[in-house]
Amino acid sequence: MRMSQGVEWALHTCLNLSWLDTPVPTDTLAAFYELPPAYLNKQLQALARAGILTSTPGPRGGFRLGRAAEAISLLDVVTAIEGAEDLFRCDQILDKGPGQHAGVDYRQSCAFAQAMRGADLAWRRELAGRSVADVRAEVERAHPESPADTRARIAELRKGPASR
Amino acid sequence: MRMSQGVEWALHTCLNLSWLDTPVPTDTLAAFYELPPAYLNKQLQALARAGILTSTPGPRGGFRLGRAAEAISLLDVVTAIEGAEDLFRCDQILDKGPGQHAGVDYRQSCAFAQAMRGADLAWRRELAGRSVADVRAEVERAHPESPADTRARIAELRKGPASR
DNA sequence: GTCTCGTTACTCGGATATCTGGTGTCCGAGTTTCGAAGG
DNA sequence: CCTTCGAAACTCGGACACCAGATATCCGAGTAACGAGAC
Repeated sequence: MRMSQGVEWALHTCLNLSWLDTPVPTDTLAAFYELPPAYLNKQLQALARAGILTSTPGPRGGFRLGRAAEAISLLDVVTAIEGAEDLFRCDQILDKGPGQHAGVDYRQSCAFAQAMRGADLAWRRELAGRSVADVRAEVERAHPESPADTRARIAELRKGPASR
Repeated sequence: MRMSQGVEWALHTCLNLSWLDTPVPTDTLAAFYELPPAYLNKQLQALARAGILTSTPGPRGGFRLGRAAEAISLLDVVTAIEGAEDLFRCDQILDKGPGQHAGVDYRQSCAFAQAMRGADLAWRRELAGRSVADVRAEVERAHPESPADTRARIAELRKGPASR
């Protein structure tokens, strides 16, 4: 049940993009963390479909943040990558058990499903309460050099790394 | 990232067993919800390894609750089936980014990992706060006939169903 | 009638196939850029 | 010098292989129950 690693890639990439103002191509973003470019591109496409990123084709194109970092919650990113389905899936096996089942939706009435849904909502509430901007603020407080370092590294990777 | 359906099977099976006092074999428990017997057995083995169930071999054997229903939380069941790993996995891709990484454990220091861990804990706290006994009480209030129905159905399935 | 013992049947438990979804890769469609040619 | 046009290079986007984990199954090890036989 572990989460796709694409979530980690997406979160850090969004943070990096929040320090930049120009579009950055997939290859550059992938080289930043030595990730497989084509697969990262797949994840970024999902973010773009969710409106978190905006993509521009052609030379000098790439991805940039689709809206302010304050308006991007961790839940938005998780949902974009993993989908909006609940963690617990209720296949309504009670249908096969004893008792009457006249059109009952056990996803709503089953006590287990309700409890699991409650835990699910608690998880989502936590994720919705933290934005990429919040995390950015924490990072900048702990490591003030991060924005400049990131911008420098991106610029270096853009024009072809000399150390290769 | 959806949860294994074995969790749903395990929860309902634990509830049913809480209404019984004698061991019930896998085949009977599987027939109750028309589940694949061998695969359900695999899940029950996991519960037994976690101490939630106790298994007794031989004739008149089977599975019974390993401890009181009040002492079995939903988190216990989920952990037994899905494992104790966090929902969010941090592969520490920051190691490949700019800056110094002298033996830093990003699972602890990365702001994203911290936030995700917080949401994870909120989820687990909710699950740990509900026991199988709590759910049993809700079910008995809404459907007082459930315990008797379950016992009757189990007894019927035990000695070979006549309706087959 | 009671005890002993062997057989039997039943149960769990782990080792073994199959299949869906996550992982990884590739090539084509579209667009911007740049430069050259013409006015 | 300015405008126009065309070719080229770059980027995203979705379609195509590959692999791990979940799903599903089977058979053997071990054990309790039961019945027959002896005392």
